[in-house]
Amino acid sequence: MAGVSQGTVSKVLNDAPGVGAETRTRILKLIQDLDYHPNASARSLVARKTGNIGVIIPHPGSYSMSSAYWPILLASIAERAAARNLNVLLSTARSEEDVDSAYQSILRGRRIDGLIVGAEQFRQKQLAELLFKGFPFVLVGKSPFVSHWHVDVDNRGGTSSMTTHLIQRGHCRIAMLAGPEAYPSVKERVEGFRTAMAAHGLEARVYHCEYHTDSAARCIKQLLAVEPRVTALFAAAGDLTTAAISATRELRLAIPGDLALVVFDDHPYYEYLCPPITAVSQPIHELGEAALDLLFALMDGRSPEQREYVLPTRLVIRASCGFPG
Amino acid sequence: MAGVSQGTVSKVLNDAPGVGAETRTRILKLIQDLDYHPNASARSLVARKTGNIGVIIPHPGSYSMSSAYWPILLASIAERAAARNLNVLLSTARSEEDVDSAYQSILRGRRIDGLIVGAEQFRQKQLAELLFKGFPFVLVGKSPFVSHWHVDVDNRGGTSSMTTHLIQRGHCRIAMLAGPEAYPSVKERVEGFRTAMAAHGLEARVYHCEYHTDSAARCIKQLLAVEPRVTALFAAAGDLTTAAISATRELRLAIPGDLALVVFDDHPYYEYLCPPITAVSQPIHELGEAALDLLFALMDGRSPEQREYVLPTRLVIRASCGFPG
DNA sequence: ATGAAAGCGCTAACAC
DNA sequence: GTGTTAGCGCTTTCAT
Repeated sequence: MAGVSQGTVSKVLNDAPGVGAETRTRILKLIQDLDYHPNASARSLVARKTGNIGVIIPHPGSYSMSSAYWPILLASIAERAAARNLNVLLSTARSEEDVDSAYQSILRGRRIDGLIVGAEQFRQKQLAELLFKGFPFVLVGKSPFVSHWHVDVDNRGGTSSMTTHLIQRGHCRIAMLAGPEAYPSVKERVEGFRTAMAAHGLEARVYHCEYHTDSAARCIKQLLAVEPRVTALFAAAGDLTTAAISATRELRLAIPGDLALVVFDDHPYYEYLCPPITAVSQPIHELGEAALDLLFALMDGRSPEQREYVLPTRLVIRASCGFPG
Repeated sequence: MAGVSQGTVSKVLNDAPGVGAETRTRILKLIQDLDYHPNASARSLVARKTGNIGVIIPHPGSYSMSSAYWPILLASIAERAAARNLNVLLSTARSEEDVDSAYQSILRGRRIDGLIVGAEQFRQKQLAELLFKGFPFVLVGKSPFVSHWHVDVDNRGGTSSMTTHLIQRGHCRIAMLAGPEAYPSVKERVEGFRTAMAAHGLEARVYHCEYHTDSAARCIKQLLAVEPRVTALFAAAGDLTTAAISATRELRLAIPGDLALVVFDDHPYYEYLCPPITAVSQPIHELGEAALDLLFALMDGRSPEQREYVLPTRLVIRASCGFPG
C-alpha cells in the first residue's frame, strides 16, 4: 500500500469497475514508476488457473528428427497460445516413463489449464484419469483407447489418393512400409492403401516396422527380396525416408528407375533430394491451430459438437514416383 | 486435515525431519488413497520459486524450418530440465514485439526461475534489466550487447577449417554467403573465413543477406555474376542452403562441377541431397546441455568462473565440395 | 513429535 | 468510490 489502498489496486490491475478515474490514473502511474508486476503464482492460487497450457510430444531422439512434424506443430501451438496470452509448458517424452513423469509434474500440481498431447503418447490409464477429472485436453491424432476431442490429418484419404496416383502412373506392384501396427495413424494409412489397391484389383503388400533406422532398413530389404519385386515403395511416415533411400543405395536400385519411392509427410528438403521426393503433404500448421482452438473451447467450458477435426492432405508430385508410362 | 494435522503433512511431503515414522507412513497412505497432490501455485507462492525455466527461441516461421538447430536445442534442454524436475516454459518469437511480450508474460510475473535465450533475440534494454535484477539466465550464442554467461559453438574455428579444406581441394576463388552483418555469429564466421583465406594469400569475397529466401537468392546471383566466377560457395548458415541450391539450378550450374557448395550447420538430409552436402556440424545437443548446466549453476547462486563455453565443430565431408584436384 | 498460527501476494465480497 | 476483511493452499516458525 504505497500510494493509496490495496483492493483498489487490484481493481485497477484487472480494470474492474468501481474506481475513480483520477485514482486509476494515479495508481497506474505508481505501477509504472515502481515497475510493479503482479505475482503470477499468487494470482493462480486464487483464480484457480495458471495461464499455462501443457504440450506433451515425443522427444526427437525417439524419432530421428528428420521429420519436421512436431517442431512445426509446436511452433504453431506456441504462436497461437501467445496470441491468447497463454504460456506453453513443454514436455518431451522419450519413453512411457517420461510421459508419466511429465504427467505427474504438469497435470497433478495443476500447473496448466489445458493440455495438448500426441494421441499415441498417453496410455489408457492416464487418459481415463483426465477424462474422469474432466480436465480440458485435446489429442493430436487418434487415440487407440478413448474417444475424445481430437484433430488429425486425413490419413486414409492421403494414402489412398497417393496410391491411386501411383497406380495411374502404371505401378501395379506396390509395397507400403508402415510403422508399428498398433498406432491408429498407421492403421488408417494402411487402410487407405489397401482400399485404393483393392479398388484396382491389386494386391497390397504391407510391411510393418519400428520407427528406428535398423528396423526400417531390415524391413525394406526384406520386402525388396520378394519376387516379383515391387516397382514402388510407399513409406508411410517421414521418419522412414532416409532408411528407404539408404537401402536402395545399398542395393544399387535407382529411384525411380528401379523403384519408385513416395512418402507420407512432406519436408522442405524433399525438393532437393536425389531425386526429388513425391510426398503427401500434411497441413501441420493448421493442425496445431485447430488443436488449440478446440482446446480453448474446452477450457471455456464449451463442448464442441464435432469431436473430430480431420484436415485434408495434399499430393506433392515430384520425381521419385517415376514418370507416366 | 483429514486423518491427522496439517503442518505435519507438509513435513511429510517435503520429507523434512521431525515426524514419527508411524505417523509418516500413515499420512503417506492417506495421500495415496485420496490421490492428493500439492498445488504448485501455492508452493510457488511461499517458496518464491516456480520450478519452471523459460526458453525463448526464434519462431520457425522466421527462419524457414529447414534447419534443425532450434528444435534439437530445445529437445536437449527439455530433456535435461525434466531430469532436474524442472518444467520448460516455451516462447517462440517471430518479431521483436513477440520477444517483448514473451518477456512480459514470463519474466515479469515470475513464472520462471531461470531463462535460456537465443543471444540474438533480446535487445539491450531487456538484457540490461535481467542483468540489473540479477536474474539467472544464459545466452545461446554471443550477444552484441552484453558480456554474460553464454554457450556457443566455435564459429571461427569451424569456418576457418572448412575454408582451409576448400583451399586444400584446390579452390582459390571462394565466396561466403553470410547472414546480417550485425549478428555476432555472422561476424565470427566471416572472420574465420577471412583469416583462413588471408593465411593462403587469397581474397575473401563476403556477401551479406537477410535470412530470407528472396534476399539470399538475390545475393547469390549477384555474387555469381562477378567475374572471374568463384569456384566455391560457403553458405554460412543452414537456412541459406535451399536458396543456394535453387539458384545454382536456375543458373544451370552443376554442384560441385561448376560450383562447390559447403554449409555451416549440418542436417540429416544433407547426406541425401543432390549432391550430398559437405557441412560444418555443430554439437547442438551438447550446446543445450551446456546451457542448462550453466543455468543450473546460476540458479543455485553459483557464479561459474568461465563465462563462455565454446564447443568445437566438426567437418563432415561429402560430395558437394568437389574432389581433390 | 505434533498442533496452532502467521503469512506468501493476490482477489472478491462486503461494509463504509 | 474506497478501505477492510477473509481466504486461495501451502510452508514455517513457535508452542506444546
